[in-house]
Amino acid sequence: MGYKYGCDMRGMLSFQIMWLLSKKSMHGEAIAKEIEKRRGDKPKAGTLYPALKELKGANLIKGEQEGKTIVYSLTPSGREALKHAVMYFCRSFGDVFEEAK
Amino acid sequence: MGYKYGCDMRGMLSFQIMWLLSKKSMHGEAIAKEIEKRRGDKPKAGTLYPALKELKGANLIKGEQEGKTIVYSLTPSGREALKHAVMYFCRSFGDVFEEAK
DNA sequence: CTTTATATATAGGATGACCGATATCTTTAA
DNA sequence: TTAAAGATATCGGTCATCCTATATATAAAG
Repeated sequence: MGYKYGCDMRGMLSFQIMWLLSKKSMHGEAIAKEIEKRRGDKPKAGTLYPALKELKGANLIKGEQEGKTIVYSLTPSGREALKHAVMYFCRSFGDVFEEAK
Repeated sequence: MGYKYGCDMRGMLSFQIMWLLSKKSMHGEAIAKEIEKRRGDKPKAGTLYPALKELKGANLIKGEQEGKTIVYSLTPSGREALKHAVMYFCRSFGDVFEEAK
């Protein structure tokens, strides 16, 4: 996905999934499309679904069958974890954005 | 390093190293301390030096012995790669910061 | 002189993040 | 009826990122 930038740009997938779900509950394909909008590349099924499975196993998100799709949303403990993760992320990389503006 | 946030927060180490070196040439320990300032945890030698080695192998950074330490700096091609990486990073995660302010 | 701190480095191990390939099921279009 | 598209899912593989442990060399402190 992110190898065209010289240095490796992988990472933060589960963080980004949780961040997107904090804005709006979505099914898997919709999450993939939101990531594509931002990164330019759509995560493949073999990347996305294992990540969703792991977040579900950690009780950070839950999935509910609605019609033919499964709608994912944050659990209360996922919402709490995300708060701390956002703080960590901003503390770690905030100055990159400050300067890029 | 970043497992206390529910979801995994690893990644972007070589990107962050390059970003820091774009501000100022530094030796290894100084880079580690700058990362610690931001992330809260200092990358261990076993994390940092292999990353420096790889960036050097990819000709994105160079290291020059100065006295007792090795001072790292971006190569021209590293500076060019970083430009694109910063754009990718901002496009991918910009809205996280927008909202966090 | 010996301990402690600084700096660089490798080895071995774990895991998330990526891929392509493959599979199933349903819906929609031709 | 059949093909194409949408959605979910697993398997097998690669690699960067993280760790601890170990090692060497120099410099500063006791």
